[in-house]
Amino acid sequence: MPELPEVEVVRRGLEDHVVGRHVTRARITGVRVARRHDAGPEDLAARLHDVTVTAASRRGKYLWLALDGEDALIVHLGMSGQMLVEPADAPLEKHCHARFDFSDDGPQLRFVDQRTFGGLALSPLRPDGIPESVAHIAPDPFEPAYDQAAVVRRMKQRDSAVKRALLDQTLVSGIGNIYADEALWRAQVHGERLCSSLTKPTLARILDHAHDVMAEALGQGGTSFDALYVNVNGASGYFDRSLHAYGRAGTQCDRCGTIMRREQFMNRSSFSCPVCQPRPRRRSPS
DNA sequence: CTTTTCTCCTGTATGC
DNA sequence: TGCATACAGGAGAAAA
Repeated sequence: MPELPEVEVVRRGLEDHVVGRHVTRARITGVRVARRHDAGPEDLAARLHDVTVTAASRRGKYLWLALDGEDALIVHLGMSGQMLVEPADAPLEKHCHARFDFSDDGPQLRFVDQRTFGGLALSPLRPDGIPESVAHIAPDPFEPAYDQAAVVRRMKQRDSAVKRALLDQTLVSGIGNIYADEALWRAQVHGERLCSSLTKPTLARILDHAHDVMAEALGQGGTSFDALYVNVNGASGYFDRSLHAYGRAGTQCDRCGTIMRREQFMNRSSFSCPVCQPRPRRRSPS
């Protein structure tokens, strides 16, 4: 499930294999892949004809290819999206929804997505280099624009659960269910604790851990549990061998040995240690 | 306005 | 064996 480190691995692959090349033809074949492109799939394909890719950029889980005009091709991988660079005669994947051909007759770029939560869209690039359709997303912890003190201040005034805040991409971007659980385990905080009940240093520590765990995952090529996530060459990451919380229900906590638990939160699974991360006391009825 | 819930999708695993 | 069900979850629309 691509979160920031996995998307960054894909961005680097695109930087190496696609930037500088000239698109001669784009085929949009999936019925849902262009649903966030307001003008529709035909318009998207037409406007991707005869353009040069000048950069591959990212904010949080959003990825985009800057084109030589004033637009960027926004790529979101959703749950299962892949950007694959492959020979044009490679067998077509079952869930391939878009294909790009280049003037150098080199390998094709393909967008493959089994669960179709991902998608492609064109959006104007703003002067600050961020596409309009990504402007509502907050900077991620690896950007110069990231202001952790400001994020801590905004979190401190929220009465919602801290895990919910970590997953809110308009507060800080790039963190998904896996790295949220890892950061909370490292910080020894239960995800249902209210932001407002935590001290600013604790909130800062959680964000520091989120940064660190994503940096470590990136160093290992990202996290993957199955064949759904691969980089542009088709290789998977290995960080899942280093997870302490996510998916660890029923196994011993790496810190204290207690059996890890799984709980439902926000209609998703959350993994934590009952001893290191005690549940908050129930909110007093008001 | 802010915050929370619902919904989109398909392959894999599990249970009867 | 076959069918039904649960599960995975990012993000935006809809609801509260």
